[in-house]
Amino acid sequence: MAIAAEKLSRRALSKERRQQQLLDATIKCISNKGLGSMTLADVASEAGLSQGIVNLHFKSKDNLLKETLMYLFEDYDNEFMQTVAKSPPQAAAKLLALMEMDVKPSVCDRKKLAVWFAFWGEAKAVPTYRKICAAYEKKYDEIMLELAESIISEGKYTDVDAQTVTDVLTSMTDGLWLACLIHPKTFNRGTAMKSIYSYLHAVFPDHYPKK
Amino acid sequence: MAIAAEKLSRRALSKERRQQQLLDATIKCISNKGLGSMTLADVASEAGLSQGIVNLHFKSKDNLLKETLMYLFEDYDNEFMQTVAKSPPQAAAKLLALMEMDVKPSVCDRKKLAVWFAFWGEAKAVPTYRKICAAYEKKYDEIMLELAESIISEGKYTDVDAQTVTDVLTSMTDGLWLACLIHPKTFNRGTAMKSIYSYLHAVFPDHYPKK
DNA sequence: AAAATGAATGAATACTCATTCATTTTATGG
DNA sequence: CCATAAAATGAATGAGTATTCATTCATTTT
Repeated sequence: MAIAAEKLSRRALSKERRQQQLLDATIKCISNKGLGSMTLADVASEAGLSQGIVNLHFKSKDNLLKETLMYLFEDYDNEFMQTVAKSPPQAAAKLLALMEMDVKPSVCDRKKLAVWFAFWGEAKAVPTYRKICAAYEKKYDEIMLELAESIISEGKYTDVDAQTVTDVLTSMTDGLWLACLIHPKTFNRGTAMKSIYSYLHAVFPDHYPKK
Repeated sequence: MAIAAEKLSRRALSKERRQQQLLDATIKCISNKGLGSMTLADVASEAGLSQGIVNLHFKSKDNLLKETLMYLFEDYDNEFMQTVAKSPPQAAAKLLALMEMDVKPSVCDRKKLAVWFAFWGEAKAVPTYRKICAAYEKKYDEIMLELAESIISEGKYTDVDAQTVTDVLTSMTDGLWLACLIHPKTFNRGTAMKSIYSYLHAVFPDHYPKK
């Protein structure tokens, strides 16, 4: 029984690795050629494997794409939850840490951003993508909302609405990512973070002092 | 629709009108099916015309897409320049008018947004798209920057940087458009405008009073 | 009204690409 | 070592699609 279980898990692991390799290849291909003109042959060749390999592991191209989106979200989710867990306990520090995470190289990376935007570009036409996005983003919204509420009650900020702050920060992140994607020459992490901080300072001056 | 009325006879439309009709059909098709799975047959059928019509007028699919992006920009450019021209002369009023323009239904419209994002999603892989975007956006950035500088010098706002304000506003707009596209159920124009205004109020309190 | 024009058609063509599957290779347990 | 199954291959298939072009025909010109 113990042997049988190990056998099964060893097989599953290798299978999992191969699938991960194919997902990474897919990300690279979408980034290089665009979601529209990426082919399964491209992915196979990027992974150094044969024609039929993608269908073998993912059944269909549609499914591969769905899995790729979920893979991206799992990656982002890890970053997000790690950041929440490992940052200092004060709400203001946690919120700032999350914003810093959004512009750090491993997250704000043109290769990945190209894929995010490729999916967002299809989202209106493909409800599956929209649903996956909605599920994850709801979670992040709730966490940020709680942090904003804590800061507001700690600082006795009147006339600041937690949901508005959350909306602004989320929008800014998405917008800065677009700038990174479209204007790589002029985009700059420092400037981006400066923009975000300028907002935090403007709404929560006691928690985010002038630097 | 005016076009439908004119379409009764075979050659009733001028070349320009016909091309415009095809561009509108393209926007509708991208919005419905996504850039990836939209076909020239879809466009022709959406326009109520025959197979070969798109190649006749636009030579190739690639060229049709490029022209579609430029058509979208021309449309946005008109809105933008009209807004600048017709709003009250004070910089603060003009900047607010531009922000209001970005969330108004004819601009912040899911059908059009789906197409914008579809192109942005391909932008890393298609330099042509990136160049078209960069050219127009530089212009808008310059105009907004000037407005922000005027407000800063009028209001003697120290420690506010005009470029940062411009970056924040641009990012917020893009991010709110994404929210409109992905979360149509929860997106709300009033809330979006509230987010934008909350930032303006925070950085330029004398020009944008608490409402 | 005859001739010329050029927009529009739609069938034919050429090509791309996802998917399938018979075959080969690799790994594992007995 | 062998037997077996899983994994991977890559040639073949066929559905789908951009593009071409000979032809039609409404409109304009002569």
